[in-house]
Amino acid sequence: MSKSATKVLQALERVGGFASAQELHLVLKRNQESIGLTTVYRTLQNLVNEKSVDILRKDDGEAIYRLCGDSHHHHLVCKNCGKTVEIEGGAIEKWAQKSGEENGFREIGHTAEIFGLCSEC
Amino acid sequence: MSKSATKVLQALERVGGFASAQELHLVLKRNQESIGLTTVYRTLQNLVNEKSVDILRKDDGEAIYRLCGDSHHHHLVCKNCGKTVEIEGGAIEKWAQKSGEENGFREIGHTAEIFGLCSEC
DNA sequence: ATGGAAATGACAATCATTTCCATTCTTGGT
DNA sequence: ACCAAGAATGGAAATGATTGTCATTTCCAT
Repeated sequence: MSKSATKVLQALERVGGFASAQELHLVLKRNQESIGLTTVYRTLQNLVNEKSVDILRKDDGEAIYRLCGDSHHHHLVCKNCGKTVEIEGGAIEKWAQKSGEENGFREIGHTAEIFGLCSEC
Repeated sequence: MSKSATKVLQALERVGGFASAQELHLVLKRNQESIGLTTVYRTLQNLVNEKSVDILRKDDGEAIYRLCGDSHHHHLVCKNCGKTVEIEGGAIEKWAQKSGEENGFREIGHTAEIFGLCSEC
């Protein structure tokens, strides 16, 4: 499980944020790395189990992954043109952590996204 | 779109919590209601759009739905058993509004969800 | 070198969700 | 009541992500 894991982790570093299994597979292919899609899925699953990688789901249900410890940020997206701004979410982190703890939850994570119309739209 | 909507809403009331489209379809079939799976999906989409129904995702990516009160709130969901707690999000509302405005956005909305492991899991 | 366990990858299978399209209801105007 | 236009419906096929299968390859300790 070692060679593939290395490749997948490198791909995750290269993209620098969230990426789906399919995207990672493409990235690896583009970089002349020979690796099967099946192996990408299996490797990601292993990495998630050993907590080296976070998994979450897009609205359409597709799974996206990122390295644990990556700096965590959120997105501000224009509903009309798709323009995206990265936002630091200090307030949200605290809110999520606190709300979770108050209800007896552990290993608390969260997703959040802001949308609206940007100045040009 | 009205007859189907009624049936789907009744099914949602009957199950009393979260249910997937497929489960709702089964429930309706068991109760002699004639309705197609396609229509269940379409109707759920409509109900989600008009904010009568909440949608979220299980760990495996399957969509689950439930009736939603009209007050704006967020969810704290157990990754393992699906237990859900409704959370008031005062901090988040302000954060979203502020972040959007600082970047020149208008008509600002947001999504947010907290997940973790509940006390029994 | 060798045997066995773990890893790999091409391909097929699965499963929720969507798309297509033909058929059936509604509805407004006459 | 009648009829055409459009909306709603549902079954079948398509889609797309993910998982299972299984033959082959790589690793590693002996």
